[in-house]
Amino acid sequence: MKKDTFYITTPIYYPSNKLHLGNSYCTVAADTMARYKRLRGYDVYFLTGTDEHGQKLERRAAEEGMKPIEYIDGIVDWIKNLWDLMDITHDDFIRTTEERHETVVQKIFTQLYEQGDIYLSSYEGWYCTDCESFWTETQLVEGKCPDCHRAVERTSEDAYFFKLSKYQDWLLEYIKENPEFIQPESRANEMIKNFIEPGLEDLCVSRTSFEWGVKVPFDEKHVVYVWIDALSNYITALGYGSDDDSLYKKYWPADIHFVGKDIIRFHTIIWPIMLHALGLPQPKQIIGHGWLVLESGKMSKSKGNVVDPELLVNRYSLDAVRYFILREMPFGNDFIFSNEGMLRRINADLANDLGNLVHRTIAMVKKYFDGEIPKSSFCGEHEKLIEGVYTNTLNAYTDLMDKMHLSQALENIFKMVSELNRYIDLTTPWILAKDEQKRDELASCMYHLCEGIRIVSVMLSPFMTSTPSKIFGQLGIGEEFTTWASIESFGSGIDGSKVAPGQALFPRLDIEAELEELAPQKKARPAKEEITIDDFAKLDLRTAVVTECEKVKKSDKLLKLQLEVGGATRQVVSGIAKDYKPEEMVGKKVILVYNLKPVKLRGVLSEGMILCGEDENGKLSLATLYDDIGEGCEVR
RNA sequence: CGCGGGGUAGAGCAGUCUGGUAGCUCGUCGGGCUCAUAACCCGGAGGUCAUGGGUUCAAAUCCCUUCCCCGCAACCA
Repeated sequence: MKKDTFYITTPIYYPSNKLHLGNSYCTVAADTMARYKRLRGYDVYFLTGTDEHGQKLERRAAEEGMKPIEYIDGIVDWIKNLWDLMDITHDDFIRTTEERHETVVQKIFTQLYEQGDIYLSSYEGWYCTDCESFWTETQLVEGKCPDCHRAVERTSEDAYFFKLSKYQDWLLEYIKENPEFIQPESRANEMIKNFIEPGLEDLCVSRTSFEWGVKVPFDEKHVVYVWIDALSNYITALGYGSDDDSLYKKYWPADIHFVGKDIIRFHTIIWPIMLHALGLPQPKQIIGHGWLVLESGKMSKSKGNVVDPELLVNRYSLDAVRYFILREMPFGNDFIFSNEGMLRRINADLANDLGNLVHRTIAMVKKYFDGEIPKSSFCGEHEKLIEGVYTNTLNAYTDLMDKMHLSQALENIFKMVSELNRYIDLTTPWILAKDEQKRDELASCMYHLCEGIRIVSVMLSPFMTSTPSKIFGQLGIGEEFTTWASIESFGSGIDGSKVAPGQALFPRLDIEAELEELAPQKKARPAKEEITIDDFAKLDLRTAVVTECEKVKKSDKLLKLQLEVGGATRQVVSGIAKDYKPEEMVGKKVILVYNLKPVKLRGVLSEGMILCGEDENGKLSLATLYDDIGEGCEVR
């Protein structure tokens, strides 16, 4: 019998930096879904990979004095190791620099061009000859170069465009007719309201300003610009357009593209239109997940507030980390990560509820039945209750997993764990054990506990990669009791199995102590390039006092300051409005960079810069001198 | 008036579409139990559901006002 297929993808990550826990979430969630579908008997194909082109990588590599591919190879190896560490079971890892991808991207591009969906036009903009840079209309300040404030000229760069506009009516209708297509639903509304209904603009799909990319085959000056290149990975990885497209035929259309909310726009507008233009079927569903953010804001390398997944996995075990992020991330929304939240969750759910349940059950089977799971036909009200809980949990689990509501599925599993713990208190086996008459009741209790734990473990197996098998080992049951079929009814017949008490599955953590261990994660930032005293001497720093201060209009960060600098006055625009009010600035003694090239910010002239310290959360503190020595003094 | 998300117990959230006793987890307090990883079980305290107004027999939920937070955009010399 031919199995149903299930094709799921993650985004392809941009290897300009190492990945953080937020990226890991996305891949772990997709992995969980892939494991679940395999458990359910599907023929699963799970794809992940890296998006390796573009100017940013070209530049980064150059900064490191490397060829792009050398630089990228290093990061990609690191990413692959991370996925190994996280036990990711992808079937393929596509890199957009691979030939199998590049040649097909060229074919796709050519086809779209030949059928008239891609056309050559020009990318209009403003060019500043002094700065040698392009600016868009909105970047200009009072119609002039935002950098040097000189006049700019209208110029254009040749570029190919993809006719999104031609297909917008089709797309709008398609999205409306397929409410499952974009999940969560709110995202579909957002896309329609913000982008499709106002009208799609044709998309610039080539660049001539850099080289690191797939060459446009019929016009080698051009490089394919991000979207046609990156999005295609979902089909090029399956061999679409190649000599062997058997995987494509088998698995396309994808069942789920699992992506972050930041790129859902591209996956629900550009990608469907591309496929439609190519005459290919649409993916069944695109799910946009939220971000894992920190109290201090979005996780980002530049803020230095990333959470390192390796550190957490090594310290608390992979299953604990997988469980935590999958349990806490709500479907489609952001989730605020904190170390304390994680530690509490691990203790409460994994150590106390699940780990301890397994431990106490195994211990009782050992003690009361010499380690052999007993058989019993006794079925009292508590047993009926447990069997009812089982039925409800399995139904809820199946329903939620099919919708990829992973967090809620886990919630239901752990409700069942709780019920099993409660069942022990209701039946009080330690009292039953004292009464030889109640032997059968005690046996039934042990059996229901072991069977319940077994079922919980099978349901957990997509989420956790080693704990379920540890539990199966402790229960001493064979593989036939770890399948989906084996949990489709309660009472699989695991009696007679010999339990094997083992280590605590999740040792209880000392939260206070762990928080202290995790806290000094803060690393000293690497030093910038060394300078000489002569370099430093180029700076002209002077003391100054603020005489007037007001907010810059239509800006929420900028203040306009008038400074008295000992005989001279200066106007400075500074991005400190979040931390300092205009009125409190007047009279403040500050340190001014006196010889900084003037610029206009938000159209207001700024002739210098005042010094501030900034903490990791972006909070600013003005630099000032310890004693008052008047204005205009040199600072060094 | 740039776009969007959000303000519900000490913390984190569900409930809002489809009005009808305000719920979950953690923490906290009290009790129980002893099979167990100071764990497990039961119970209590704690919320004018941001604000003001409107619709309704009835509003956390529907409509409007205001305030605040967080992303994006603009921007931080």
